[in-house]
Amino acid sequence: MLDLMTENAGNNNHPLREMVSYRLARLQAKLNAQAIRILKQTSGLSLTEWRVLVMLETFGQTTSTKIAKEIEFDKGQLSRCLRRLQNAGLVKSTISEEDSRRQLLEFTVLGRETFEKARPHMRARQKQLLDCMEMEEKHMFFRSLEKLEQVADKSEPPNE
Amino acid sequence: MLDLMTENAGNNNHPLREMVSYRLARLQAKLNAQAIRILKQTSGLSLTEWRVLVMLETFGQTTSTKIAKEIEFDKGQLSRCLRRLQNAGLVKSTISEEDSRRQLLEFTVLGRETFEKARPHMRARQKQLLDCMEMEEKHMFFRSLEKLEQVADKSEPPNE
DNA sequence: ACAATATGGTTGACAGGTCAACTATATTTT
DNA sequence: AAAATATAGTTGACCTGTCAACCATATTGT
Repeated sequence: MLDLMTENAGNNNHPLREMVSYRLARLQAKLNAQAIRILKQTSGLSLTEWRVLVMLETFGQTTSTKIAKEIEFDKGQLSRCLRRLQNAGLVKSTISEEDSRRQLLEFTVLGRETFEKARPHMRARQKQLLDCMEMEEKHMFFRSLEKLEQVADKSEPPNE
Repeated sequence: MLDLMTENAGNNNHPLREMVSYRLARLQAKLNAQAIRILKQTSGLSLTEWRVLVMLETFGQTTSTKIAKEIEFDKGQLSRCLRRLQNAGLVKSTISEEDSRRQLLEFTVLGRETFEKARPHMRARQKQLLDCMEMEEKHMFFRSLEKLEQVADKSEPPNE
């Protein structure tokens, strides 16, 4: 019950502990490490690659820019990631006939297989994470994330 | 109420959207960018440097290893960060008399001044973030973070 | 049709994080 | 006291994320 604030030593109640940004950073680092490990063991994919493939799975044939917008990824990073995926033979691209700047991306057979190898493990992990919370709690948690993200988006925008 | 899942376009309900890890990553990136901007404008500090100084402020004279443990920082990164802080004249270190491996760290006058320049702005930002939630909500949010962190710590530890 | 502008994507530079090897000093074991 | 082990901190390698410059193609305005 009280375990939030009752650790006695200087061990667990330093000021950063209550800072949103810091807490998120730490949690996120741990979750990432976990995901990276699972992906490595099951499919050899990196976390970025995985996320890109999830998008590919969702949208079917799509383009780099579309993905970048959707998941708010840096397009440079994405470009490199896609090249790796193509070199590994997991994704293939064909130049669009309507607009020759665009590259239409899709899974190769190998890509799909690799994706499916990782997927159940990633699902299980996701479930395990969320299972630590009640429905109600989960809902509130995501709502809080939503709110925080809005505040972050709004306040002091880079240039105006 | 329903705003979690009812966004209609393909714009806002892709599958990653519900994934804890991804959501945290994105939120965290935004919060970091915000903090980095504020620090740059007010004090020229980096986020890492800021966090180290917060620790210094909290513990008074302390050592690198203590800080590293406290905030779960990589000691290598910390070493470099401390060197930058020392080069900039914000922190000074003296070798411990009891154990000559240890370097006791503390603020210089300039360091303290720089820290105090950033502090009110960082406080204000923190307040602004938390003000988007009710007390109850805040409490639950941190509880959820706590829980998730526990799950992340426990499950599938790196080596055993 | 031509110039200006917008868009899709690539590339280079750089800060930050993570890991592992390494040096130097302390501590423990025998 | 010597050998083995642990701890404090430094350094190098590598990888990811972010930013800005850049090229090529499309689109728009005149």
